[in-house]
Amino acid sequence: MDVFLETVSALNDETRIRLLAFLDTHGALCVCDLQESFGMIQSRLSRHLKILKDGGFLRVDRCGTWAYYSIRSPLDRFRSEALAEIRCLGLELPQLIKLSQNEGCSL
Amino acid sequence: MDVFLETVSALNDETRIRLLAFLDTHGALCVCDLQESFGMIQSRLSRHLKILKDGGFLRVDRCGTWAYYSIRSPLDRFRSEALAEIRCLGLELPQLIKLSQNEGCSL
DNA sequence: ATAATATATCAAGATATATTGATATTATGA
DNA sequence: TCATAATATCAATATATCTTGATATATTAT
Repeated sequence: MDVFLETVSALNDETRIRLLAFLDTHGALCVCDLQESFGMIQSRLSRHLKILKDGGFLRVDRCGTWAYYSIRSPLDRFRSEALAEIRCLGLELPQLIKLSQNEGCSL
Repeated sequence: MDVFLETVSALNDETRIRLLAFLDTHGALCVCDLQESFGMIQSRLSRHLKILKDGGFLRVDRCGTWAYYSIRSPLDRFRSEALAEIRCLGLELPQLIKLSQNEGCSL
């Protein structure tokens, strides 16, 4: 029950749905790129990304000080069905603004 | 987005998950039976059932003063995958206590 | 070592959701 | 009609979640 509720409540926020859609489109991104693209302060994004990670939707790859978040793969049936629903929403998402250009980290 | 969020937030509550599992097991039940079985006051149940109905999970059949709630059929992919997850939780549910015995209404 | 950058976490206030008790509505039966 | 029963809705309070700004930690560059 607790795990299911953690998964569901991760989906229960518009910002997090947009983040999932954005990462689904653009692949792995660091917090600072998301911060720039979404125009949100860093603490807000960091919190939402943690909730999505704990909900089983995202993975994190650390590379120096950077934390790259991406859709976890494979997703189980429920989570991938949720992602499919999100794809069908046809959300208008912000332009990707990429500040980080780490040569050292290829993701 | 709004419809998806309404669906997700309907799932985002332990009481509603238990109600879905209970109705999934026992079929159509009226509010007073759920009230008796769950030991909850009527206004609380009525509110949760409305949220589940608005979220697309339940249908209501009225019969005199009784309102019979049941799992809507067919459910779309996301909602039926959610229900499948709920079935897999193996929740311990209360005993069904059936007060109503309407001969006039066969559901 | 110091400074700058990226990220995570915490505390406080703002917003949303849940619970309760009271009231309103509708249907049934005496 | 009047009383009773089933359900829905509302107002007030309690609880949970979100947002912000500040602070802490860790890495890289000078």
